[in-house]
Amino acid sequence: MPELPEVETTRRGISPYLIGHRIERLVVREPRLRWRIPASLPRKLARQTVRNVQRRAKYLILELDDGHLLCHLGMSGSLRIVEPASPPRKHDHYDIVLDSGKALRLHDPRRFGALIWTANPNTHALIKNLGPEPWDATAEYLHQRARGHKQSIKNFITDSRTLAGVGNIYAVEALFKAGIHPKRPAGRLSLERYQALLKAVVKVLERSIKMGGTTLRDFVSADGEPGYFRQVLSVYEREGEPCRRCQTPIRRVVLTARSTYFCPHCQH
DNA sequence: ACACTAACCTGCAAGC
DNA sequence: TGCTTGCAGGTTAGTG
Repeated sequence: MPELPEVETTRRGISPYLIGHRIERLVVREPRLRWRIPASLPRKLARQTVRNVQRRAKYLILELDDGHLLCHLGMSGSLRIVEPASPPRKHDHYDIVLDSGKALRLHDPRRFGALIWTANPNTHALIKNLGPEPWDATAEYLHQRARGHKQSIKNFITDSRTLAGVGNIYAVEALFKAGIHPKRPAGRLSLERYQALLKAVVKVLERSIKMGGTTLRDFVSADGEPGYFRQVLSVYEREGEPCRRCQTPIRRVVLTARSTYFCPHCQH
């Protein structure tokens, strides 16, 4: 599921229900996620107040009185605010029950999500090697870092060590917007083209956040609503359909086992 | 250091 | 109807 805009949409949706509220208890129904939720976690979280809810790449970071909680949604996860008494569905992994009488509930059929407590997220293995958020990156940084890299520009910008939070949909959409062929070697793009690309990445992400993210199959925000960015996708999942700019049929290729869409006329 | 792959899971749609 | 296959938003551990 979720790329940066979907995680940000979730963050904005859940924040008001969490910040300043105390965790009454953590209820774990199905501990198996990417990493098993430790049996000690409910005890750790009980009676802690959530001080802030931040996002880094695709991780939600709940700042607690003592330490931080890293929440990842994996491929199929969604976090919703529910009544704790509402009957859980299949694949509802945990509830964080709050003093307000509401609960934060993770639904994640594919179990690629994660819930991890850490004293310091900045030094945590999952966080410390992440590249800059797209808003904080510069074209000079990308251009410099790409020097000598033969890998495709698409793989380069979806590498979280290069840029945080750019997944398959938005990489492909941004490359279309910037007129760059996804297979072009990253080291063979000018600084000017990196400027256009970074601008496109930021614009695509911002526009998607405004629309509540992209719902392909099952993403919903904290209040259960889907995102509407899918309706304005330029190339993603549009193989064979006419390019919105030049009418040429959109093509699909597979790069490192990921579907990659582009317009053969508009992108070079 | 880099670049690619296989793997972790379930669900759903398409094809036979 | 039912079986099989392929594919899906992410990330990592392992290989060469």
